[in-house]
Amino acid sequence: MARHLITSAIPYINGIKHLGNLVGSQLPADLFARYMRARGNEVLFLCATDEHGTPAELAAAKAGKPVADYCAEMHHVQAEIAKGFNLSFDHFGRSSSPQNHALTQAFAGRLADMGLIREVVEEQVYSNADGRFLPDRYIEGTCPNCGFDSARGDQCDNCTKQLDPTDLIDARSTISGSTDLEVRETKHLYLRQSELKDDIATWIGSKHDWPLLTTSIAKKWLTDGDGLQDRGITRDLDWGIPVKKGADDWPGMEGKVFYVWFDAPIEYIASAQEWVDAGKGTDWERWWRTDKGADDVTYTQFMGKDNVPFHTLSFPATILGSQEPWKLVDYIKSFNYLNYDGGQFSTSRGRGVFMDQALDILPSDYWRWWLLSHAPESSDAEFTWENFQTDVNKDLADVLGNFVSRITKFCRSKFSEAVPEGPDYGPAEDALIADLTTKLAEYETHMAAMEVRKSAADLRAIWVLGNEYLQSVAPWTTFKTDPDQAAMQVRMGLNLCRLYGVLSSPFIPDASAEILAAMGASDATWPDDIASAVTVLQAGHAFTVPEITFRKITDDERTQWAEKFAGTRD
RNA sequence: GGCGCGGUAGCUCAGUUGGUUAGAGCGAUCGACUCAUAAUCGAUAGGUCGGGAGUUCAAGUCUCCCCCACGCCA
Repeated sequence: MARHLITSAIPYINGIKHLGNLVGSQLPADLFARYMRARGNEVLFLCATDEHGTPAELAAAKAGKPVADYCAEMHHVQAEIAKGFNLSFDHFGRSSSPQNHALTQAFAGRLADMGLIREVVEEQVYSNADGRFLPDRYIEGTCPNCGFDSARGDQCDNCTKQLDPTDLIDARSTISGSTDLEVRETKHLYLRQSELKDDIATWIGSKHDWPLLTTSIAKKWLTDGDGLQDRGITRDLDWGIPVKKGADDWPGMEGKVFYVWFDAPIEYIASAQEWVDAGKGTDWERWWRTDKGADDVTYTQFMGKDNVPFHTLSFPATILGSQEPWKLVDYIKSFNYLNYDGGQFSTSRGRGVFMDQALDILPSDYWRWWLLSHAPESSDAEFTWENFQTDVNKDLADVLGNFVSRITKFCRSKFSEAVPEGPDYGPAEDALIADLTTKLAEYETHMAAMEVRKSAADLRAIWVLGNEYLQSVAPWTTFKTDPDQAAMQVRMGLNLCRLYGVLSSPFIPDASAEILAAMGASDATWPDDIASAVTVLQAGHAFTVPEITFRKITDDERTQWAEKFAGTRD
């Protein structure tokens, strides 16, 4: 039994995430966590909401609520939706937690002690009307280069020229529209990532088995231009973790907070502390401190490609720079983007399906299956309603659902709602067992390697073997001449249902539970060998014919949904 | 503009260190079966592997150039 620490990239607090976000981190992380638990490993699966920063403040203001209240509400909303998708977090924390405050301040203090923090006085734009410093992207004005009137403070979207906010003509705040802006000097702390460049490069260079997507992004940042740059870790904001050096005040940094990119990944650790403080665990250090039992932990992170730099460079810089025995990530599984019907999902334009909407129209297993079996592993992937409909109907309703339906109903009509007797398994059954054994081994190999799409294809192939078997032995024909033989064939079919309930649970936990319940199966442990796994349900064991496990998506629904989610959500 | 990931059957995608007739699922066509959610099973058709040049006995797989899509950065 091994120990696996698993984290999913933490979703930002301001709103409900879309299916592309879901399949990029939380869902595959859940698949892996469920599989590892099923195989008897000890698993700690953590996630959280990322709550600090300007977007959260603005979203709260728009909602007319104090930012702390807004975040608390949105955290609750996201937690409930996560439950709706059966995301099996051991804890779903908050980056605004007291634990993360203390831990982030402790890391900053430690990094300062190690000489890895430097103070920088820089000029930033202050908006008198808004009463705040404005991040570059919240400043707009006329481009001095091309005259475009909506150039942003960091770049002109029209001519792509890189800009400084002070370059803009008639600069204004995009928050209030005010032009009453001024440049003020402000002091910030920078993490000297450049000092850690070689350490990080060596570490990344040792990871030969990581996805190409992960290492190529990391190496690009390490080698591009002058290499890894120092990065500001503080901001002039109200909402965030106050800048402190451990428990002590940080002279000259009063009223400032840590920059969200610095405190967010530290929440991975803090979430484990929250897990303990919530009474759900007893010892977080044996997961995170290599000097306190975490040296045998395998740590795997899941994330979309946009998050790779933070996990391959920034967070490791924090960990390595501390020179404290924190657990470093062992494997980073990164994903490309899921596109929606020929374009991008768009949060601002409401284009595509968002997590709450998805659950409103179909049970989570439909989404889990489709998204995981089309996970954007090697390149960007494409969601279309046509594909979703045909794939879900074929895989879930026809191949799996109908298998359970046909065998249970046949048994009920020819025998009873109990496993029939019959002779021992014969050559056809031995052949089936051999095929299942081969396929299961492939499934397990791909699951352990986090090859999500291939795992889904393997699982589907295992379902198909059941239909092939029934088709070839044809118990409905056998029954006419040799009811006893038919009974044995049905017994095998019913045992396959139970087996499928067990093997499918990482992908489709609800349907798996329904199947297992219908089969009256108390044993849901992962099979050591197929031969014994298909004898678990013995003659006389009662079962019930389940309701339709997966209904089909109709053409009407498909066209209706395609229209509904085409854009502009209110 | 620089860089990155891609461009393989109608669709969604696999193709290990270059090596016999390029694979899967869906869709299509034909057939079998009738227990089942008009489900299932089998068979067949369908690709000059984005374009061009090169290296090699041999290239989807390596090198160079170009085109297209997407993304990141400046």
